[in-house]
Amino acid sequence: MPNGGVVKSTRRVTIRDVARRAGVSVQTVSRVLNDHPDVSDATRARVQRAIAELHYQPSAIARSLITRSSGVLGVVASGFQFFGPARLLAGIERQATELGWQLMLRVADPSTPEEYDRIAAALIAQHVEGVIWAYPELSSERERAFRAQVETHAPIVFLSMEANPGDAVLSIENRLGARLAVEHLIERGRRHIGIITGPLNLWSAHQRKLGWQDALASAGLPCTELQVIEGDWSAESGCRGLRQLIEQYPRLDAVFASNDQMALGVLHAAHQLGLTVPRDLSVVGFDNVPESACFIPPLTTVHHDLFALGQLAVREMHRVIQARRAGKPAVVSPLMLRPHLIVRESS
Amino acid sequence: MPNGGVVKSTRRVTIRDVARRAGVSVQTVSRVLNDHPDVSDATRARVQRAIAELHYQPSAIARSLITRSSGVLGVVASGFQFFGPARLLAGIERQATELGWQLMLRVADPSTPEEYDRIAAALIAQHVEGVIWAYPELSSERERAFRAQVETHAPIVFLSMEANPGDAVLSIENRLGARLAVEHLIERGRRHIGIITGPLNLWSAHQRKLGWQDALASAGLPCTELQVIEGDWSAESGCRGLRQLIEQYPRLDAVFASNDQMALGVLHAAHQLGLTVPRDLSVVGFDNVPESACFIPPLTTVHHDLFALGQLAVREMHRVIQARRAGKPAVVSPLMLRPHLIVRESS
DNA sequence: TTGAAAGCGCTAACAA
DNA sequence: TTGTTAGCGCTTTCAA
Repeated sequence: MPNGGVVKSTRRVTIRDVARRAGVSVQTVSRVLNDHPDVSDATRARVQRAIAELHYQPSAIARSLITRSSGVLGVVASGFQFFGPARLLAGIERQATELGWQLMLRVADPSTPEEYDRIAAALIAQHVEGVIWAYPELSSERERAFRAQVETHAPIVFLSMEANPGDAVLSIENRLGARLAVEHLIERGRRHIGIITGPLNLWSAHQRKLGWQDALASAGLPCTELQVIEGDWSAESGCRGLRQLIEQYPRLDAVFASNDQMALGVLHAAHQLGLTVPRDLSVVGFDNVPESACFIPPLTTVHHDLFALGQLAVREMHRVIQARRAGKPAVVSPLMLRPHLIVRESS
Repeated sequence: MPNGGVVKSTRRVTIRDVARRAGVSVQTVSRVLNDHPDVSDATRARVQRAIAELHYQPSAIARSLITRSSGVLGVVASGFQFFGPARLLAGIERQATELGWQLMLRVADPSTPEEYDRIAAALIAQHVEGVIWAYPELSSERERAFRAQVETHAPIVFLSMEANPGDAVLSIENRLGARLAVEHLIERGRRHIGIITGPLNLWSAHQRKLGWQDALASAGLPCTELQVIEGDWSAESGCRGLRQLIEQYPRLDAVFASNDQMALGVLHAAHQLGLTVPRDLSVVGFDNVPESACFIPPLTTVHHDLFALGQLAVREMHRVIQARRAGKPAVVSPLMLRPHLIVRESS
């Protein structure tokens, strides 16, 4: 008989049950569980048999209460319908699992102000030993309050955020990446280069805009707000963005879209407007999502490795926590990963 | 002085510290924390002040040890670089947060066989009260072992999986969705309709192939293995897929791609081969990723709401757990969400 | 090599 | 309305 979801309320098998069954003390079972050397082979075997027979599973919760280490990291992420955040989270998860950490996941919702407090409280309540903050908002009053609340309990690593000197931030050189993209357009002879940015309250979006300015400024090319449209990362906003851009800046001959989705929208709008890419308009994106090689035409874009960044964050966290356990103070080393340009046919 | 990541090892503030400061018993503090009525307003105020002054944060861990309810759900997800899994996880997270559940996240890695055991053990160790299995593999021996191991501790909800009668499965009617897509192509006068499937060891991919067969069979149209290419969900595999399909089945006049990424690859390959979509070749996708409206041409595709499915899963889990706490047996009700067709210009 | 006692931080059950 | 006692499942002393 199938019984999907039928609930049984059996009492949890505890270390005492195992001890009783194996005819030893609770302490001896604990020694076996934790691979302590001072157990005779015979006893160890008996205990292990009892564990198997009873399907005993130790309680991480009870253990963490006494050892004061939960083996859990908190992760505060942002909407992972986008490629970047999803890759970041994947990298975090992979490395965490490899190092034996469990992950407590929260998604930050910028719409509610008290959310920060609630997240902090929840993570502290769960005794997380470290927090990975993967929500790329510009640092704000609220975020500082979050830090203050959490940092007395557990170290924090910030990913892809605005870094104040000394902050524990791991990130991508967004500004450099954008500059590479725009310099490439300039090399190809483009002079009137617009940008469709991400939401400018996000640090990464802001940085990419600065990179665009850097490149134009050092080439002595026009760089006005007429060349700027703020998008929301979506393809649809890229589509709208190009139309507006052409309207307010008709000489446009190239666009830097701050992510690949918006670049897709630009390609689409260009096609609708009868513009041939790259002849009439060059387009460069950012992210190098796997699909961008199959855009029409294949997209020139900036590659960066957020999976690696996520892994790195966990490794840093791990190192800091290990040091703390050994009683040594430790600091997360800030780090910026360098992106690079992938040239395809859209430029 | 910035001190990003500097570690302090202050002892945790406990309920006893609060009690001492407020001049009451530990029990009274507990009552305040849990909103019990039998506390005088004066006492309550004193306790709350002490809590605020000491920045006390209750320990969910200690609490769950005694109450036998952790407030944590386990989630086993698959690679969320794809739109579907990401939306699913987002829906799960949103609803979990709304109902006050914490989420323990694991990503299943099909490459290692013992992985199932390890995941089960880890979740049980963390006292999860329910498990949401969002990894859409065909049900297997291993998965049954996972069930057996977990289900004595906590109910499981399966998402987007093969359902045996009575299983606690919530899903999308993949087969129906695919049939809708292919019937649409037939209505448009297409007779030689190929398919690019997802990895056929995944239930959802298999179902979509069956839906394709259903439509062709009831229309009396050719339906052979020559019309089938197995892809891997990636755009690149869609691109390769179309080339192979045309080679082994030259009369091809339409393609059903089992997700939108692969459909993008098909559009790309068609463009390279000088085929005009939809004149020479009609294309339909599956998923309705936001970008598909900006493909060239905009993609006809099957819409389904995995975000809603994720929310639903948590609500079902919640209901079952609540019932269990009340001592009543409860079962997750199986459910299939109906997808629908979005007609755009690629067909 | 093994076991007994204490206690991590909290709440349930009872008593006052 | 408040406090006392016991104990959730485990590991860390310490003693045998």
